Amino acid sequence: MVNQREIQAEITRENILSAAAEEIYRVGFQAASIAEILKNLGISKGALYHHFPSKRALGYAVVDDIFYAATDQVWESALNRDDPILGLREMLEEKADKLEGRSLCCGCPINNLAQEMSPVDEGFRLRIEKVYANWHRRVHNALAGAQQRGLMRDDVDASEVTYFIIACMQGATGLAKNAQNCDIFKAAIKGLMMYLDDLRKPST
Amino acid sequence: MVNQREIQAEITRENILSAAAEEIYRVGFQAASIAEILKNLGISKGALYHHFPSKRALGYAVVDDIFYAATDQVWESALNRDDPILGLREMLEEKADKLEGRSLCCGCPINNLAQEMSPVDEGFRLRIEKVYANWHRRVHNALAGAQQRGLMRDDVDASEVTYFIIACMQGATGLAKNAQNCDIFKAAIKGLMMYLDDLRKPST
DNA sequence: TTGCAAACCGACCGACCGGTCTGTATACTT
DNA sequence: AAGTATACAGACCGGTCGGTCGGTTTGCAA
Repeated sequence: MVNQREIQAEITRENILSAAAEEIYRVGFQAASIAEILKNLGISKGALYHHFPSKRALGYAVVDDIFYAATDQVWESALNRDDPILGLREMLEEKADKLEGRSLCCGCPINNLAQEMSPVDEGFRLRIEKVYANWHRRVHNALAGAQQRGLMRDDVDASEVTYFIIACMQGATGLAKNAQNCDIFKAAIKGLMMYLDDLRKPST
Repeated sequence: MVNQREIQAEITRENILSAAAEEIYRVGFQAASIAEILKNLGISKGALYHHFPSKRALGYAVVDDIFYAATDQVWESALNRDDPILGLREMLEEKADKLEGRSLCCGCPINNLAQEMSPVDEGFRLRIEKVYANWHRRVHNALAGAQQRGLMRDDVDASEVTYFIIACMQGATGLAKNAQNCDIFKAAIKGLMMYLDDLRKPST
């Protein structure tokens, strides 16, 4: 990464990755067309296969380099609050308002890929599992911290609560995506809100 | 449906439908191969295209005739109880125990198809929406009945609760599918159990 | 300045895709 | 018994797929 040439090559690689991520997000991995990606980028097939040995390897790199990083940031600000439960609540409300266009009708990239590829390709499954593990770890840490600080009931398992929250989010996003109607998301998420409120009250 | 020939034709049609449903469940619609379906059935391409004008029409028929009917029955016994909330609880526990093999690693057929096809093909989306609408209607009716009978808090909207329950189920199934670990399902579903219990207590 | 390898181009490949079409066997009508 | 339409068989079609490979450009080291 010192030469002008290596820098340009890296830019090309990143362009391919983001174009591939886009295409995979739109139509899924199996239906994603190499030719379509190349057409959108205006580069040749040789360029792509210079950077990636196969379509599968490209897909793996998209998960590792794009999707992992993307999901790594979304919840950051919500969880870094003094009260992470309140942070989650506000994030959900904001998300419900902003759910439109692509994020509404295409849903969550990592969920899409998980549903499509995890039964079919172990490599994908393991990489997606890493993304989920990281996601779970972040939320779990925040909730465990909240428990320690007395902001959350301690008669519940923070790890299980985390799985539950993630599942609700994914499920609600999926329902709204199919209905192409963000009101469905709002309706489903109200239950999660109620649950979160219930987590706040001490169990005494 | 009176002739021997028409009866045989109907059998063939149903065989094609179930084989197609199987293949679609395994790898998704777009990746489902007509040739693979034919190979599994041991029939010719002419037979398939005699009964269905196109792959897409076959997919539509699978949703209408197979998936709709399948989801139509699963929740039936749980909701027909005197106390549907209790019925849901027990169904969830049973489901958590029986989640293995195909239903674990392939998840929910209708959710898979929804995530894959609803952004890509409006015909699929509308048909899947019908399945969800039917599902929602059944649960909603049961919960509204429970509210009338005083078995459930009436300060919550039964329709929204229904969306929430469905979303949780789908999300938990999806998480477990990716992890190929039914413990994840159990962990996530505990939150839903707690929520259901919370629905039982009157809000006074 | 020259040699060279990295970066990229694009024609080409075989495999497989969904779909068509002609042929045929036969249950049913008349 | 003859005729016919239905149900199915399977060779074949154009197109697209992921992937390959020889050729060309070009930044850079020697």
